[in-house]
Amino acid sequence: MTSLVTQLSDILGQAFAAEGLDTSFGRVIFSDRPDLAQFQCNGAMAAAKAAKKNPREVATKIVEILKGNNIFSKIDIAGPGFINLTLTDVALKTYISGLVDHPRCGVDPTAQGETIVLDYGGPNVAKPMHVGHLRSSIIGDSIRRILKFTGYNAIGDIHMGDWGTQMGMMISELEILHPEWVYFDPTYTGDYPAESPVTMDDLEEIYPRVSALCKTDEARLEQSRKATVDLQNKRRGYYALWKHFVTISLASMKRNFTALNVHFDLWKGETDVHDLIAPMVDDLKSKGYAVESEGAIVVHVKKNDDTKEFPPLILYKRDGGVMYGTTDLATILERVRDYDPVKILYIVDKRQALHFEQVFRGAKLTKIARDDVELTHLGYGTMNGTDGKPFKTRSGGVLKLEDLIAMGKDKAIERLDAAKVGDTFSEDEKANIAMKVAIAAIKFADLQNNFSADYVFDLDRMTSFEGKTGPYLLYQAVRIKSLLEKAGYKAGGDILLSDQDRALYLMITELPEVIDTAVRNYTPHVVCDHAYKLAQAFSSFYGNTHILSEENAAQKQSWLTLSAMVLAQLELSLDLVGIEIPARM
RNA sequence: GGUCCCGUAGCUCAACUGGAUAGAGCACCUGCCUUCUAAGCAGGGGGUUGCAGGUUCGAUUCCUGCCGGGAUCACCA
Repeated sequence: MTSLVTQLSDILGQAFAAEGLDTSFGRVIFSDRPDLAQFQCNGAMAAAKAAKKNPREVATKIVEILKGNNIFSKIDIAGPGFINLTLTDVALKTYISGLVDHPRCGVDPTAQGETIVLDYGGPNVAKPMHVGHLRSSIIGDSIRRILKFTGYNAIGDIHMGDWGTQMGMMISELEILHPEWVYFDPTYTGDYPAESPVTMDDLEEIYPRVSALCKTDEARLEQSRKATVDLQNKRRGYYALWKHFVTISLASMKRNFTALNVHFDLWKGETDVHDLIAPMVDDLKSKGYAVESEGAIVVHVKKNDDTKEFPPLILYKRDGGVMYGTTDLATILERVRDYDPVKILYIVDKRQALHFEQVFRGAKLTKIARDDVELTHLGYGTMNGTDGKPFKTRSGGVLKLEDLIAMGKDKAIERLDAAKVGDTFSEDEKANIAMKVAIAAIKFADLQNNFSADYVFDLDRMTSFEGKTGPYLLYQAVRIKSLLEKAGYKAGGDILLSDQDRALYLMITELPEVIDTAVRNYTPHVVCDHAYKLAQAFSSFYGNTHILSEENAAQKQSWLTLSAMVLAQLELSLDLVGIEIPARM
């Protein structure tokens, strides 16, 4: 179904056209001044400027045309030329009635199955997932959900960091600690053990230690680089050891992402494109794109009109190793070849903006990606602590993701116990509710902000569960479920509009535009914002209107229908940001 | 130093891409649980949108210059 403001925009657009003005001036939006009108059109002022006319005169002419349309109960001109519109209840009711059973809450798909690849998550093999992975994962997953709902073939790819220097650090360290291991015997030709000689805990201990060491010890770093190159050349023992790293890391990642309700369609990593790199670079060399520079093989991506320094994209380092720019370029090659996407979106820390600019330029320059393939880096802000500096735990370390989730869950259980709502629930259900509350709190705290700005990560605020939080939204949704259940609600009956519920009905009609904005700008926070406003408006209505004791049966049924519609929108909106609602709480 | 981003209530953030009276939450104050879940609701105080200019009927939004903060500037990811 066509959204309400689209219908109104069409009507206004025709009125502008009748005056010889562009139909786009007819764009109608929800009113900024609900006290004056339900909708407004600001086009008369812009049209007047373009046509060098008086804005109020233009508005007057438009209004004259609109007067012939009986869906408006009130049309007037305010200020310099705002056209304020209010619908008759009959017209509003007609639209709302079509919304009641609509499976998508009135939002039609706008895409036709075009493929979009989303690159988010990016956990590293052999390193624990920490809160730094949170933003990429939940923002990326939400954008994927929104795009998919809009009709795109949205493919989420986790793009694991499984092939970089950190692998060389780990392997070389194990070789120093355990030179006798069969993995390090170059003459060994048999099979390697099926069981990993190290655990995730071992890896978690080794990485930060060696990483720090390599920063000060040039020789040790050299050793790591060497091991990295050997691994990338698939030295048998190294490769077997690396396989173990991947296996044990995957188990840990899957635990975290399942808990977070973050989904990936592809579990690929840097390794998956390794075999594409050599042929790709050879090809680029033969075409003259890739050239030798200071011992490295690079693509010069500086453009003539650049005023600033623009470093080249390095494909092969002096030591023959590849860099993440190389794998990112090869990954574009692979994605174009396998999926032919119209867009590839990268949800990665904004500090990597220059890197992506280099890679994107390289991809376009070398025709690895056609000009019409949109390559976009959706760079999110740094996660800071309440002191404004990059987030650290009280002891100065990184907070592991699973610890964060566990903290949220404990807090939620505390809350359930305090409110005594969970007393009659089974332990399983309580744990399930606590988990959903914790994830809702974590996700909503992040996703309600525009992701491009830096984000202050405040554990205390996040787990307070009061005010504008995920748990508030769950609470409102669950209250509606409970209400409908108590009422034994069954769909049907007429929609009755009244002064106490009209605003809520109007808010329900906003969803298509909300989602459209979210899709156009890749901004899940507008969906969060709408869900919150809707929940708040419902809560206000709920507080002022006692539904179950309403004696007028038709009115009661109408309010229940309204409640059901609000619930459906909350469920949809929250699903689009990856938040699940429990049956009760 | 070059380039880019940011600066909105005490704090954390919005503001439909140039619109009307800049909105929420937290914190603070006042009410509301013998009627549908108080993780709630109703109300109150709190703003020269960093500063100074400019464009415009109209600027938090666009332009210029300052001030303050951050990021980044080829062999790490």
